[in-house]
Amino acid sequence: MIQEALEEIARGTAEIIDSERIEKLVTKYYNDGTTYTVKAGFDPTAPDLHLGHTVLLQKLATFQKFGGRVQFLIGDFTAMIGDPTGKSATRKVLTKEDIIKNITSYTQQAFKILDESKTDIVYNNDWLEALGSAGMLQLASNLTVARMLERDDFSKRYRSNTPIAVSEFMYPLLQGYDSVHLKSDIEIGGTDQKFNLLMGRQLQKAYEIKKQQAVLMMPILEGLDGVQKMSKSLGNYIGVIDAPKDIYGKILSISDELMWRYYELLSEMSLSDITKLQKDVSSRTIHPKTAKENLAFEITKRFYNEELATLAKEEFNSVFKAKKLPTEMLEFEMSNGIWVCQALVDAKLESSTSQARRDIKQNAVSIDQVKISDEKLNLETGEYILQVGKKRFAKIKVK
RNA sequence: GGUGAGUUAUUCAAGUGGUUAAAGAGAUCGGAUUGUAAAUCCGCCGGCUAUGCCUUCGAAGGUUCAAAUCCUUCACUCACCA
Repeated sequence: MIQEALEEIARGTAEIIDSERIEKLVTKYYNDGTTYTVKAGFDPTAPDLHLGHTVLLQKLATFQKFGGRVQFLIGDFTAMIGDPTGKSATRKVLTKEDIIKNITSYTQQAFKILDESKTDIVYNNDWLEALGSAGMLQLASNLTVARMLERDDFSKRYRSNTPIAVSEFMYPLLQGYDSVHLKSDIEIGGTDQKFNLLMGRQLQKAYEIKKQQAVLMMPILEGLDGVQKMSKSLGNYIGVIDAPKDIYGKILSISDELMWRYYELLSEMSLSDITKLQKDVSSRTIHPKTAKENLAFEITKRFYNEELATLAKEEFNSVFKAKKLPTEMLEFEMSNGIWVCQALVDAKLESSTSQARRDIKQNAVSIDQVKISDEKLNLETGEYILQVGKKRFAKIKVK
């Protein structure tokens, strides 16, 4: 039983520091029901969760199954300072209202995965503000500049002559101090957080709170391109609140190689079943596409339900396999005699009329599923289905 | 504070007075092929009812028939010195 729990906990992790401690905590829970705390920090600047975040959330949920109490830490203090990495000085510092709004939407999404009753939401502003300048300086004395420059992304940026703001040096310290204040037993984060996570251990020791958190790191989930990490700004993400058909479709569009990665990090299928599936695919017993469809279905189902996932699957097959029209698309009204290119822009299918012209030339635009070639076409009264490429559709009514 | 180098389109990066909307590469997008996969090949890749016109090369001025390219000021970045 305990063994099983530990295996589940270790699944998919990139690195665990002090796994003996995790073992002890879990064992204690099974022996006398004592719970322990698992901390994870979240930045309130990005209210849209994507699958990259869920890797972490799923791991937290696993801990919750085995006696962990999650400290869902909102980094509102650091958010209010503003991100020093952004070169644009104009970057908006978040107001209290913004943060509250973001958090509400954030937690709503997070509780699709986490058990709300075993989660404590905490805000680091509560104790970091009280720390004051003196406390801050004392904190800063725990670390040398040389040590700080050891951090991978700092040294990389330093070498490549990218600016590093001094305040950025404070981030790991503040994050570490959070662990001191919360007396966390375990902290989890992405591998890119290693330095910060270890800082928590170091500071807990320095502040003598009589425990040192175990650290569990999850790999960074690659985005749809399979190379860079999943992030909103790179546009290679699958959002938790994406429509079912988008989640389904986006997963099917990943490469086969990446599919296994997603299976490992996102699926709830047991590791041995995944290995078996992998074998079946390579021996051609199972078509890779089937494997991918199952994954897409499972994940869509997790964020919605079986019914909607089934619909998404059917929709996908009808649109892309049978080349039928999607059941739902945005509708727009236009006035009589509108120029096609303008109509495409107004229907948000194209960014500019120039782009629309180019796409028409490239044979990418269809009206009612018939490719058009005349870029000067004007539309008479009636209803049309405009399509650009394979994925973009809109219905327009010309009056 | 001093000295030097730099800031080009979505990103990296050429271009040092005129055939420059600006080489090359990547990303995105589209076409072919497929399993809407990957790989590959090809095209497009500032805007405008458009064989032309307009706006872009950190910002603002200036020199010139002509400026991304020269000059001045400002902003930002980096390096070395202090």
